[in-house]
Amino acid sequence: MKYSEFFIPTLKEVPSDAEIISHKLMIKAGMIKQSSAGIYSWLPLGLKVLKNIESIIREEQNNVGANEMLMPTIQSADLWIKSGRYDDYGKEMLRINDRSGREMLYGPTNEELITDIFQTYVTSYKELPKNLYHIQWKFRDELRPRFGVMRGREFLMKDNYSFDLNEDAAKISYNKMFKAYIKTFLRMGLTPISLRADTGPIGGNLSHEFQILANTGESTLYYDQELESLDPESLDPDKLQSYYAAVDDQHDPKKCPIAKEDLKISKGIEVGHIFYFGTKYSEKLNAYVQDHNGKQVNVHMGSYGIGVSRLVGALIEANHDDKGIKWPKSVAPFKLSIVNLMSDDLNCNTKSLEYYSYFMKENIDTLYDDRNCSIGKKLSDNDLIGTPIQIIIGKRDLAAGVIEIKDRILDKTEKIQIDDVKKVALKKLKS
RNA sequence: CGGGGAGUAGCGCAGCCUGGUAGCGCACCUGGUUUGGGACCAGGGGGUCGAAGGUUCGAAUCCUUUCUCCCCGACCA
Repeated sequence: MKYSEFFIPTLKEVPSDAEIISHKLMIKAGMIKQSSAGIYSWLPLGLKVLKNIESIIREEQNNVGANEMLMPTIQSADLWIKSGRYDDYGKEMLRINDRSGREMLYGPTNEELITDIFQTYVTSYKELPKNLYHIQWKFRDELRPRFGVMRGREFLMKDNYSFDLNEDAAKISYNKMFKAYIKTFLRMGLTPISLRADTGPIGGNLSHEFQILANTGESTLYYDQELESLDPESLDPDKLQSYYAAVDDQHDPKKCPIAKEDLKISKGIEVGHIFYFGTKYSEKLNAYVQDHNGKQVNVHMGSYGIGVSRLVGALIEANHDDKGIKWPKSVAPFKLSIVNLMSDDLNCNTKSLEYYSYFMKENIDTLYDDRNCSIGKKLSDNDLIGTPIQIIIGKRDLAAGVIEIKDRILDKTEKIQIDDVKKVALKKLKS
């Protein structure tokens, strides 16, 4: 993509609305525009990141046999009345009447709908286990939306629902998902910490929340330091779940089972939550199958959420400096910037275009900064929008036979002999 | 929902106390000069001051009502 053809309205000054760093940077980098409290438009650059995050999540979900589908944002109140949640959900649920006065709602979650879909089609234990998910916008009319997309009223969420014959089978499904979650966050360059979460009144139920480490996070985490260096190839959910990890109000230094030197304290942001809740919804919404003996049994369900739009903010909280965003390569909107410092110089143009077409052919999502503006603006814009690898082409360097390559994440630049530029850049991009 | 704060040009702000018909920086447009870290000079365009009502000869400014947004708290992906 040529910068001159792309819509990235970067700002020098940020609207006074924004308070936390990720929100400021998202506005500054032209990723989002607020529409009303807790509701945002996603501009092209922001959308690219959102899509990159989505596709990592999608790949890891599909890898463990989850089925992607898409349910509507607007739901009829009927199923919610059946499940009893139409009253329970309170003011957080956005209620709407259609033209004939029927009660509708903008879905805050999808247990009711999915259970209804399941019970329509599945009648035998032979079809289990099943795991269905979708990535869809939700709406929760929060008491107080804040922190930009980290706590919006409208937000994009990946939610799955697992269906199993009994509790043991459901726990296998649960652990599969657990593992997929850890892998997903690791691929985004994040450090996930899983914590056993409170599940409320129904005993025997299981729930974990997933936080990622970020200095500016909302919660304070106490955890075994081994959780910081997980090997995705040898992930064992049971072992992982046995490590110590707690948020500050659950952490009691006297009862902490691990040695002080192994205990780490850090700030975290919650980006995912998984639950096993047994037959809670399958009973109310008549989701049952026939077992081996021909007996009707309610299916055991779990639900699994990842805050996709929240992750965009969380990733920035975890990866930035005073110049802007430092995207991990896996989610970066552009992997490579070619910064042409002198857009009316023939040599600079020729070289820039050569690299641009080369890296596009190599399937590298490349931003070619061909704008006719000052050097300072180009360099600072590319730093702000956080392209991890930048090739900086200037008249002076070209005359000296070199080109500069910047690693935005390490914040290091080096001068490379012109003949080596493609090779070096490719190597950095793949590392 | 309780407590605090803010709405004046696209963005950041001043003006309000003490009423006299709106200003600065950035951005934008034109011309020129520049070019290795958000350029410089000259010229220029853009605002019914969140909305409604009231007081007054006259309201951004005073009074009333209302809407919106932000921050702190309780709740959450």
